[in-house]
Amino acid sequence: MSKDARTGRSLPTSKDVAALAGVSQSTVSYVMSGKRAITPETRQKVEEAMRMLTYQPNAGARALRGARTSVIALVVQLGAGADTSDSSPYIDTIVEESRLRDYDVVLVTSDEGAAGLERLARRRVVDAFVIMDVRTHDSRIPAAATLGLPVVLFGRPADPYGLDAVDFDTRRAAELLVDDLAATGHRHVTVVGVESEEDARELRFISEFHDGARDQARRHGLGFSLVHPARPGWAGVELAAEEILAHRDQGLGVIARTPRLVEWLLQLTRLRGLTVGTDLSLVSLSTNANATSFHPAVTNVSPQPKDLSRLAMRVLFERIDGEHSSHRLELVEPAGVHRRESTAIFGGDAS
Amino acid sequence: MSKDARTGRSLPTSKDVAALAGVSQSTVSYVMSGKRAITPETRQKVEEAMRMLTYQPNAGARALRGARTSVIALVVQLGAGADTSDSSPYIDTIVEESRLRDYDVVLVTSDEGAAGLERLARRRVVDAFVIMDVRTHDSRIPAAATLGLPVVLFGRPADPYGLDAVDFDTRRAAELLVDDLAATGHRHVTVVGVESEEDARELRFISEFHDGARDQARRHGLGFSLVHPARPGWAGVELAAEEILAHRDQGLGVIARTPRLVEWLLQLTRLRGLTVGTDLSLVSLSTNANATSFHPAVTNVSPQPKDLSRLAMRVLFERIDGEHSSHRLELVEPAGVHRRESTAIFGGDAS
DNA sequence: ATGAAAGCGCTAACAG
DNA sequence: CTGTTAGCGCTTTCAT
Repeated sequence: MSKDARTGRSLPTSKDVAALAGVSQSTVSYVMSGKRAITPETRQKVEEAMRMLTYQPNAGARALRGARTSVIALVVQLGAGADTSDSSPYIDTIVEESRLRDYDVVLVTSDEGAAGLERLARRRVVDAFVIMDVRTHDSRIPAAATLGLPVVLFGRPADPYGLDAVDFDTRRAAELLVDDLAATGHRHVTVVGVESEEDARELRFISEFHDGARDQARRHGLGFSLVHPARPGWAGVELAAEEILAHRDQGLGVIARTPRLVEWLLQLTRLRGLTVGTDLSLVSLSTNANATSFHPAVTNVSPQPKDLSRLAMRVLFERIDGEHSSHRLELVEPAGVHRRESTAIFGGDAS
Repeated sequence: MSKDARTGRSLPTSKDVAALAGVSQSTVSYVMSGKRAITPETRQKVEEAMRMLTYQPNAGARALRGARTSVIALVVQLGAGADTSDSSPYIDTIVEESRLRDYDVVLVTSDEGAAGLERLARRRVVDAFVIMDVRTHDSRIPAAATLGLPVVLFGRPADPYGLDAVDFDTRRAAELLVDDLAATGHRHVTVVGVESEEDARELRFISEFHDGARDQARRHGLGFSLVHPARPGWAGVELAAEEILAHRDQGLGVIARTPRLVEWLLQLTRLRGLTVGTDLSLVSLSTNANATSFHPAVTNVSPQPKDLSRLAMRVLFERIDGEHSSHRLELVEPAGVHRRESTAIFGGDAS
């Protein structure tokens, strides 16, 4: 057995298993991989030996010899600059789905940039990449495309360089929210945008959300405003208060794209003495859990983080398993609007 | 050069570098490790060759041959069940500090449990473990202790089994918050606890926070209540409203341990027509960024996620580098109270 | 100051 | 159906 470098303790190898089971090392390997027929008896003996020794195959040796490392890289923006929506349900699901296929996940923070991707690929640390927070013009995309490894993008770059991408259909989500406001008799829709002009351009799920709302409001013949706060956080919402609430006497529905924004808008309306769900409506793109944690509970379309991550991993593992095809873009469609207390009924049919 | 399994493209090896530089493979290795003297000229040639080929050493081969994998495991609770405070600044810093030492980080979700740790250790995927969300009685601790690898815990188990641990001194944080309430003339302190009786017992940073506040209130001769909501989320706060606001006419200071709770308490006071910062105070354990995103800005002690993570990694890498010592417990001390608009002055000295 | 060679633990031909 | 063998790419003696 090999000596553990630090502790002097030793970990069993497949050779040890073979010796204990009275078979050759290759038989042990084939028992694990299932790549050739093994008589039940030998299989039994080998599996018993493995259990006795609590054997686990050395990952480095496998990676060196075999074709895969069984590790994928997850590139994500954790610190500052991340869009407000919480990335942990996405990450959680990505890890979960990876483990189902016996893959581990290494975490790469976005600020390592393209160099980080190259390092991981060239050192053969990973077999594939999941890149989150993809921007319309993102220098990591061309870099990732030259690595020759499977990649899946969360988001839609202007040029995907042939890489697979998944995204949530925020345009459709916005349409559904506007439809529901129209159905409940609202006459004006106001979307609260983002303080960063750059984000609004560079993050497709943001621009599509805005465009979807605008177009759908037009189709329904509703008034429409898109208000971009001039500053981040609560301060920006406060400064933009007049604009946001401008049409409050005309059957106003305010659309918030993130849970943070919902909080601030609830705060704002309370300060102004307005009652959400009566005087005006507040609807949002947020998970059901988030939507119901507010007071009042806020009408929402869920971005379905779990579904999106599952889809991404399905696409990625199909590539890893060698399925050949050209660039795919798969969108998760919203499941529907959950109408809650925050929606006022302005005399329209309340279907 | 070895052929890339998927693409047929090949990655350069140290042998290729050696050939191009006109030296032996071992010289290339020694140039990288610096473990023996090399003449400037050979070093130049080798480094030039590496650059030409954009050579990067194969991680699997290194791990197989050498003593370390250069990967650490980060065990964290991402999905449900996580305490409300956002773990991303911690994770971000852990990754950052690891990269500084040329280590990568694999993510393990807590629900893989002790088995996940064993797998990673026995397969030699990782050299060490960072375990977050450690509970007082946590089955992963004894399991981790038998792995024979360096481990650092975020949190304080009843029995650390000799493993190193770090934590933020929430007791001291609570004391500072109470001190500041006392200094501003408050007569009663109410801490809003957690809905889960189990969390209050099993998470030391919660129980210590509560105990610290209670003890310090006693020392200052202030009234004290610890209110445990009966339900999670806003609903729990709403149900406990009367208890929380019971002493509102006696110079009440409410202490919230998390940003979520701050939101809900601001919501509650607004609904009751109370003005935070005038009628009563609201103070919190939350980052400065969070504290100032509220309206009004909320007095806070920061849990210093970055400092705690840095400390943890310093402790861990000292172990990895073979430093020998017995169990260490290192606490990050709060930097002080940031008094903000949410603190009312009740005639005491407003130092 | 440098090279030659052995071998880490595994998988996949190639034999039987 | 199973065993023997040759490396994967690197680090590290052991020589010089």
